[in-house]
Amino acid sequence: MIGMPDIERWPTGRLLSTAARLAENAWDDSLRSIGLTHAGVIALEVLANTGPITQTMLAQIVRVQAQTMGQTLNRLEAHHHIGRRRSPEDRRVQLVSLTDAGRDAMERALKSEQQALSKLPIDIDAFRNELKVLVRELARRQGPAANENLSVDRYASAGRED
Amino acid sequence: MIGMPDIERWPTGRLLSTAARLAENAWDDSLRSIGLTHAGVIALEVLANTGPITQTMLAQIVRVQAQTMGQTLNRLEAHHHIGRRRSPEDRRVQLVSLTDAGRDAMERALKSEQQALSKLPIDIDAFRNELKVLVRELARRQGPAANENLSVDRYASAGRED
DNA sequence: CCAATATCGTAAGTATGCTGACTTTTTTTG
DNA sequence: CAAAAAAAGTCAGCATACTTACGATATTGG
Repeated sequence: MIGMPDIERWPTGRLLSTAARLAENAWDDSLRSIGLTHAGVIALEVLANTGPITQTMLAQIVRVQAQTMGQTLNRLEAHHHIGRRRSPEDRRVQLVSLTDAGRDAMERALKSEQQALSKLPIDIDAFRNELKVLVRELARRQGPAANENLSVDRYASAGRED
Repeated sequence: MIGMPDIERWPTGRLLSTAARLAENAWDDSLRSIGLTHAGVIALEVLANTGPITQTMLAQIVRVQAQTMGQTLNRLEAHHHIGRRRSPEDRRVQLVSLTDAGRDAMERALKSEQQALSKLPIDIDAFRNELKVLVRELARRQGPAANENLSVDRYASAGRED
């Protein structure tokens, strides 16, 4: 019974896909006790850095389609991790904001992620660098997205009275 | 409009998830003209290396659940890229085999993947090494899977030629 | 001013993955 | 041998993501 599957010869696409899926599974396992999923954590984390923001903006920052973000937000809202309210200035818009419970859950999630990663026998910094290059390059080709730091200007000032 | 989103501070889980998703999107774009998806290519590629094999085995090798593999195979079968037949020896089993059209499509898919990857400004070998470590480690934790080379013994006798 | 146009969000349908429950068939065991 | 356990696949339901299409609400331009 030979030891290893022939991972050496896997195409790189299969390697990347499999790595991401296994990592997401492990991540979701540890998140389950907090009541979150990986998609939710990412949305909350962006929200914590931007303040209240529209769904469309949030989707562009996370680089998913607006519809996908809508579903993720539906679940986060059902768990009271976020709130939505119509903008008085533009009634097409829903401003999404983090609740206290959401901020709490997010912080626990990020903490547990770091713990999990620190146990992996890889050079995290080098690995992150390669991923960053890959994301930047692939994102560039699919058309640039919103800026995570600035894109909030237009909406964030309007509604910070919760 | 400042240049880059704050990718430096992304949690590693978000980096890996996003990289994989963007890569899969790009991959699927190039696969669309061949009539395949990334999941289909992976299944076909394994099938080409093992010869006829059961769905359960295939799922273990690819490291997805048997149900997931079943769906992928449904689509591949609908496009005549694979064939299924009941084993006469064990009627629970469906032996999955590559059709000529499937082998053809797979070869074109692998070729186009290599071309796409060669254009990326990263050190593919180093990157692959980190992914391999990650896959092996995460796979080990979730319980070892089938061996891609050997697990075929019992079923492959019908169509083995590599 | 009102009709095009653009923007924000939602809905429907599909693909990929997961879990849990089920049927059919084989194997094990009392 | 019959009952129980195990194994292979499928079905149903959910989560994440994509595409295409649509409704509601601005904005713009004739």
